[in-house]
Amino acid sequence: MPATIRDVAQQAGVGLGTVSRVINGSASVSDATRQRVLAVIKNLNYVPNPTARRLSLGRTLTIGVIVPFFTRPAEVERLRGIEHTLLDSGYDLILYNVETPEQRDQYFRDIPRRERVDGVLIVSLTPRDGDVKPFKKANVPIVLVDAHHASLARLNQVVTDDVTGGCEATQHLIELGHRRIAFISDRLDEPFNFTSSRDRLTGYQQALQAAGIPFRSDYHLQGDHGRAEAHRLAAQLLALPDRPTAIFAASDTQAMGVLEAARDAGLRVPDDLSVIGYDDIEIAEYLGLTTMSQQLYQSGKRGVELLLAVLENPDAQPATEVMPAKLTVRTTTARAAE
Amino acid sequence: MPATIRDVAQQAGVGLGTVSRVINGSASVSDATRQRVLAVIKNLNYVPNPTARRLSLGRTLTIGVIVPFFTRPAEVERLRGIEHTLLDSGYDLILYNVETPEQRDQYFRDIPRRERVDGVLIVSLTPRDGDVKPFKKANVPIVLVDAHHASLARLNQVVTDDVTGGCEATQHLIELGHRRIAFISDRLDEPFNFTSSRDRLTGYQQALQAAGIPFRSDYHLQGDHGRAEAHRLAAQLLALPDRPTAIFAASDTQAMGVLEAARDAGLRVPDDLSVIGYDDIEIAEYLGLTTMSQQLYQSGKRGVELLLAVLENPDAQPATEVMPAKLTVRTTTARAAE
DNA sequence: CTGTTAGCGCCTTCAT
DNA sequence: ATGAAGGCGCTAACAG
Repeated sequence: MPATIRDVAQQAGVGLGTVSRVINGSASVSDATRQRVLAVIKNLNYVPNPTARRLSLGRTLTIGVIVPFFTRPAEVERLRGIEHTLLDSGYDLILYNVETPEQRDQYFRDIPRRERVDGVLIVSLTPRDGDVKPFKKANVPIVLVDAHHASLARLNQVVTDDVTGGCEATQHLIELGHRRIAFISDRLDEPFNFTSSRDRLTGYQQALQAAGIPFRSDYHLQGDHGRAEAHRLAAQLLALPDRPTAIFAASDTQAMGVLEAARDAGLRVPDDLSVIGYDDIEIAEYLGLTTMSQQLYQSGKRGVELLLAVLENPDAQPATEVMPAKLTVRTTTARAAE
Repeated sequence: MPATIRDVAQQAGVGLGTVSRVINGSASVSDATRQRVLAVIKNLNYVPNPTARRLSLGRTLTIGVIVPFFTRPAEVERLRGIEHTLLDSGYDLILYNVETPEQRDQYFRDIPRRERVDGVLIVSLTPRDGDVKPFKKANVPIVLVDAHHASLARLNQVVTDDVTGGCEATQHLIELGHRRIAFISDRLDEPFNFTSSRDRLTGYQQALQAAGIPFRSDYHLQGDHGRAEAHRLAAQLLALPDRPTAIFAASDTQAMGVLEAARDAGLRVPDDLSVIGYDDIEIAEYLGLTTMSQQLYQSGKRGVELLLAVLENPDAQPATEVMPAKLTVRTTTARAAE
């Protein structure tokens, strides 16, 4: 059996209140007794029981992270930022991995009423108004990472400007002389309401328009996220009579599918086809993939910092922090062939 | 404020004990009162406070996972198996990510004395005898996943037979007619005491010996884990006067570095050089990499199952479960050129 | 079958 | 400055 606060009190010849006080560095304890208590604590190898502390404090000292597909490289990197930042905060982290819309809904429904976490980080998932309310009501603060929530209920959020990012990616291709530029994305109506594909599409369209290039709907293909599906879609694009000379993929994973399709079609990249991705996941460098770098680690880190700040000071103003994306040119984009 | 068990008892006109009994499905409660209590529970949207339960039960209802570099693809996949399996077990999961030996030691030291978890899954890390003792003493069961512990303190473990795997990978190359087969691995003396590289080396040597091919120490290079380092090592091998015609990399990540080096050297894979990896991470398929498939997801799943079993029945016999590796031939290996 | 009571280990007034 | 006491919400043992 591990030592309890009572054991310490007894051995030190003080009341348990005093021990509690030295543990929490609080209030005033005479230096003499403090030393004595500290000595006994060390001697007994005493560590306060977290469960008891939590119950007494009425706080769980844990934060939850709701994240879809935590195995995807981009999410993993965000998680790493979260984990690192939380490390010496005294908070535990509990991970809620979402792989289906039902699961998301269940977490949104259950977590607030469970008294399991003091606050929640929602990653890459856009809650609807109805989702937010239970958290508000249970007084569980939320911070959004890589997601934005437009409603009245203002939320702390770390957003990435996907519109601008999509625009810059497209501009890069335009500046290289491309005019026939296609865009491959997730389904715009996928059940998770991911906004990144939509926003990047908007940026893509803005860039085209600014360059006076009309948007062609047959140049925008959507499908389930993933390499294989993107491969299929790209093959479709490349079979077009006037096939695009450049393809912008909404993620690096999908860009990989595009590269495969190009290979299948006997097209050289970047000579015959330019390809640009999005995210700058680790493998992108290996592939020499031109892409939009996101500050994934940093976004997780900032999210935690915001959440910890809210936990400290519950009625601070909600903040929205924008993480910029940066063009990283490698070897899959080049001037359009005459 | 959320409803407490007392509120339920009052509204249902019963004692606390009765409510507790229906919650835990335990003992005997008359069907009438059970229905009544259930109704009030639903009506009040009551959920038992987990912290209070934990304190009362003297169990944390959470399990910890100690894992090095949880961002590496193979570990992520193991984690996925763990997370899935734990989902409806009623246990929470808390993740301890290890990135330095000091951190590992700290976790090994602190976790047992913290009363934070009921059991621990140690992934890909081989604890020393001194590490195991504190867990034993604190009565916190351990299950090893992808690691083995040879000492007297017999542990539950899910091991992968890396010796056999390394042997089969090498045999594959030998059967393709290769004689000059090199092996690139992690440093054998890296601080985490990972055993996989060592075991795969043993398998490699066994296969060579069985085929009557002498082991050449200049054909075994070791370096930090990672693509870049493997790239460097492979370049070194390929610069040898009698360069190998096949390279076995101790992981897919490292195999990627080998592929890069081959490209740099103007060698075609598999015509001029065969390459085989290990793990079968997701990207391997994309690369067409021949590799040894590990049942990563499954290993995590089995680990959790073992741990839950121990938690149920603390004095069950420790079990060792072996996960086989399977050769997956793709397009980076071929018959040795004449 | 069910109400009551005594903890689980800690924090926090409230006196002193 | 410090000891004593009450309470956090729940479970389990004990009477009925």
